[in-house]
Amino acid sequence: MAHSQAAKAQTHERILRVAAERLRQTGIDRLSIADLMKEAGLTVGGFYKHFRSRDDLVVEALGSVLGGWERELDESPTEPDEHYFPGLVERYLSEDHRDNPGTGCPIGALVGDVGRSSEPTRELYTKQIRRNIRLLARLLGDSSSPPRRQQAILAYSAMLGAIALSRAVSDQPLSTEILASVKELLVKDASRGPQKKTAKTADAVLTRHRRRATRRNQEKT
Amino acid sequence: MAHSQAAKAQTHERILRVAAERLRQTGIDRLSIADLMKEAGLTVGGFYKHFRSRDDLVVEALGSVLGGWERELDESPTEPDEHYFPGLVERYLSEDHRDNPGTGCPIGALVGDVGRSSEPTRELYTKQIRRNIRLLARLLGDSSSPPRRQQAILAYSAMLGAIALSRAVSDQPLSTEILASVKELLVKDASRGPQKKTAKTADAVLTRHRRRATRRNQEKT
DNA sequence: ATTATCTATAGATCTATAGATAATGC
DNA sequence: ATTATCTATAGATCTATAGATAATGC
Repeated sequence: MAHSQAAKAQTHERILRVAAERLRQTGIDRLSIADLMKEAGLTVGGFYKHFRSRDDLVVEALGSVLGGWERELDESPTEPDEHYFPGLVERYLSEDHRDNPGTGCPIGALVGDVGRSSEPTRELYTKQIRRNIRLLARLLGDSSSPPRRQQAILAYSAMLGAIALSRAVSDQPLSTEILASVKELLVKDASRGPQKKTAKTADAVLTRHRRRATRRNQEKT
Repeated sequence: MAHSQAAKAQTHERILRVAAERLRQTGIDRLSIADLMKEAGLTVGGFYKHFRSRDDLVVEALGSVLGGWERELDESPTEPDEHYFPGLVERYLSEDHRDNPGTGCPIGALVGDVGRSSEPTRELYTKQIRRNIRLLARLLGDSSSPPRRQQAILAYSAMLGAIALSRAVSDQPLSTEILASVKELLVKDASRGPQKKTAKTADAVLTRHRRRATRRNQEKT
């Protein structure tokens, strides 16, 4: 039964991956170690040779999934880029993202839980939230009043609130309306800068990013 | 030991009140019936003469706290009122609200949990969310493009996202910056209509509402 | 007699550990 | 010999119920 060290490392990663998905689906409190291990193809006993405690697992799993998103963001433009922003918003506030929290943004899925979590978890989230605000501020480009950073915080808050609302609401049309409204206003606002842009141009940009987002999703699967 | 029927009704209310506070503090999953009853000055056994199940309690407790907020909103202006909005936002995104989820907005505290909850709970929340969007749209007054309702959805999303972020983040300055940024942009945006308003007027409204909130809190204790 | 609450406990579930088993790796 | 995983289980905790107790209310 005992596999090699290499196999153990793979097992470790598999547990983390399953945990990260389950955490985003069920919330931090409802993850059970027996269920987790079963889904990873193992039994309870093995768990504690991989993690000192359940809390340790939660921190490590969230850290690893945040790390993945971080690496992805590092590929994003380092210069102000108004083209990137609409695609990001469109992807974030898509029905696809709403319906698949397990593979979606870990901050959107668990920001409420983290508010009641241990210090290590909150610190992980704080770091990533700060990073995301900076990224958005960078993307927002030319606006100077209101300051980019302030606008980034508003946009980020609205995105998180909208995805949470859209998941809580049991009425599909309302859920979709929430996503569409925030999407439209955020994108419009961002393109209201010095160089004016027609709705047509914005749509073209949007579509391009939609395609890009779809491609990315397909790569994942 | 058996008290009167009137006493039972009081006990019922007490259990609900404690539950509603604990739910907002700990999240839906972490409420234990033994703890709840102890805090209400009772023991576990009595619980099931008041509620058929834990789930029933959760629905009833959230329903009662949402109902309270609903009655309060019914006192709010039925006509477009730009004076009311800044006070509302200021109160919602205050450090006081951030630090006291137990007595704060049940949607802000639990919107994430509700996304993973049973249908009855989600329906309760859906009704109240719809109501709040309508209220905000009413308050936003004169803007016609973008449509008031769309703006209301953006503002509401941003408020919920900002309060959740401010509670998740372990760094005080960042937490306060998030609240202040969203507050300022939402209020500025709303007063960008025809009649311009000085900061002074907004402050006056705010103070009035703060007093009202304080009085209400004192009544509760 | 009815019933509001209490004590006690059944049964489920969850975290964590102990000891067994079987493959790795010196 | 070491160790990755398994089986089994201790101990805690949680929901829900059964039966006892003592006050209400016809």
